[in-house]
Amino acid sequence: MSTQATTNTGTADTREKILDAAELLFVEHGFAATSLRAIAAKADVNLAATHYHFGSKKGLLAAVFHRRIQPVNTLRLEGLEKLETSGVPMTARSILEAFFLPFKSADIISTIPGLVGRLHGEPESISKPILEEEFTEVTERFQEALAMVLPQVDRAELRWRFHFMIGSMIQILRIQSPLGIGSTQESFNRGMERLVDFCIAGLEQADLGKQHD
Amino acid sequence: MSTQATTNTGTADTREKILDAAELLFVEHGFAATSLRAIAAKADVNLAATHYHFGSKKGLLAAVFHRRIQPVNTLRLEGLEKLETSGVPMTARSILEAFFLPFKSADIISTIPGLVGRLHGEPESISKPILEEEFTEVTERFQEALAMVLPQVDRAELRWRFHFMIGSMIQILRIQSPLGIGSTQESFNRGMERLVDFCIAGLEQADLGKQHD
DNA sequence: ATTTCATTCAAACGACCGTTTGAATAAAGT
DNA sequence: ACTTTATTCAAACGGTCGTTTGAATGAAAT
Repeated sequence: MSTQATTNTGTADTREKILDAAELLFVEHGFAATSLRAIAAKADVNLAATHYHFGSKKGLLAAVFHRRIQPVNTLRLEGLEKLETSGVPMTARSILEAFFLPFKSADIISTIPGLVGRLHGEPESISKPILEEEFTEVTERFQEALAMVLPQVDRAELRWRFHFMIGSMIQILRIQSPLGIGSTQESFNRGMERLVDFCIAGLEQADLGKQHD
Repeated sequence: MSTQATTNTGTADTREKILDAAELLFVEHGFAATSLRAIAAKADVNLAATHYHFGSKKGLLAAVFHRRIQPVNTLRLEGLEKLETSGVPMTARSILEAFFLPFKSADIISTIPGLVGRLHGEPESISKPILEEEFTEVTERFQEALAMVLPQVDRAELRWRFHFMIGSMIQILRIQSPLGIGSTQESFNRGMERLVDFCIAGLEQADLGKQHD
């Protein structure tokens, strides 16, 4: 019922406790509907600690997101690097697997999908700076790799299709997000594989049965 | 600077003025970050009018959304009905066009994309009741129609792919949303056509080049 | 032992929130 | 003319918000 925490002197890491609590609450209720007081209470730390460690509420969100997405992006870029230097020719499938499969690894799966899905749904004033900071490099690198294996698709067209792919990804991350209700690790992995298949088809587009205009 | 409006007696329709103002602010800032005071100020009506006409903030959001999406859903169902009774065999393309093209008609295009995109990004406690109310029927009818023309895709698989399709749609609606910056009516329409092509490919999945496990 | 510096703490700051109230006002019905 | 009903209004209700302050506390450095 009360707001304050029992004196908290160096037990575990205050920073990490705040990040853990904020992560769960942001995913569940969104940024605007989550108060720093609720975060501090859940983390069992003093309210002022949130500003001391993160400067502001937006700063906290950025830190929450960066902690989780940075390892994923590293895995993505490492995977792509490996593809490019291995000698075996790249395919749309191998590129997409390098892009999506890092979501499957690590034991953090429970929060990442919801976190990514949630951030994309936030107003631009909140999401845009973070999304640009975290995703610009990865997006450009993978879009270029896809352009290599899909020479028949011009760049403007590829950019559209890449957007559709990201949208499909966000949707599946959002739906499979609350790990523990109906979604298991296996159902999540299955969804990721379906996602890869769907996007390959959409990116390549067999161009059968079209009758434009 | 002040909150109140110059006496407002029966000028135009108060209800509509509130809906118009709320729509713009919800799209721009999201539900939680938009205050009823800001809505009342923008609509130039008294604060209490929002509760008088809509009962609560959530009720207002539901009304805002219903006003825009109901005509779209009507066009969708009419289009599907016409396909089913016309005699000419349905295709994935004709079904998807009946589903997506209503976004292109009407002169309300400016707000609808952002509205749909925004609502999907809101926390479940806000979005779920509205999305279920507005989309359950349309989703089921179109999913069944697709099942007819894609007999080779089993129903569980089709449900996955339908989700991916919705995700692609949301993404393009979100990106093309602030009509007037870089997005024109033509670029929006072009995006819609690309969306249809992408989703047809994903739904049908030529099944070429797969090497699953 | 004393200074230094990072961290935690309770308390408060001013602002804004959704909602309610009850009187004032207008329009319609009789 | 009077009553009824629907709408608008200013003002306030009790709470919650992000952020700031300045003292207390602890460990490390000298």
